[in-house]
Amino acid sequence: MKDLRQAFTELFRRLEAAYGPQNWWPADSAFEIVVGAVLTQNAAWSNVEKAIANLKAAGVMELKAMVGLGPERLGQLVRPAGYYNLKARRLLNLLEFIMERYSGDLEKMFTQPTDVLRQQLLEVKGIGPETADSILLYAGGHLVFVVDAYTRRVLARHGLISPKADYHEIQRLFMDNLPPDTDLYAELHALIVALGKHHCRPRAPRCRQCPARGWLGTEGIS
DNA sequence: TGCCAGGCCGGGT
DNA sequence: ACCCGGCATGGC
Repeated sequence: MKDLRQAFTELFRRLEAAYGPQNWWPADSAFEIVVGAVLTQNAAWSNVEKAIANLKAAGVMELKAMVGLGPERLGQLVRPAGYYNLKARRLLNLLEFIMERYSGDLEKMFTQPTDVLRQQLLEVKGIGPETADSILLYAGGHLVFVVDAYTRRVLARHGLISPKADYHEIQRLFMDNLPPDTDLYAELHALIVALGKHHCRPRAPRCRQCPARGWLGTEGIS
């Protein structure tokens, strides 16, 4: 097996060549990324876009406006994203935390050390590791690699991890073997999602056109 | 028509 | 420490 650093570099090159720049996270502001990170939990992004459009149309894509909404009203606006009662509550939990701990100042929040802020975010009910890391990386520019279901499937399919490897194990695998570059982290995560959509969905057959085929020299996988 | 999408929580073993 | 059901909409 090749050196992991080489392997990740090669994976990145192949995906970049196959899919091109992904330009993540699509949003007009850091706040919109924070909101989108909650709304996209186990949801199709096309549905999240509808919810975001509703929020903008209602003029509440702004912290102080949104945090003043009741859960019912917010729920109706984010309804297309699915689990709308749950997500309205989770959003309010997060926004209330930002109001109380950082006086509603996102920039101040992101000046915290990465591990400190990450811990604080994880204490908010409804914010798990992927949501916290998405906020840290894409909204705050912190150096954390985002792991999602696609990431696990891609690595498992290529024999690099067990399918039941836990979040932090997978995250460490990337962070121990990639140069410390937030733009690289952002782009590689986005590219892995692009790969997953075409080739690594749960029931997708193994496929010879997979751009990651042969990655690590494990010819024949994926 | 059923399966799936850029998770997370809470309760039961 | 795991395992599982619940949460919900829209697109193919």
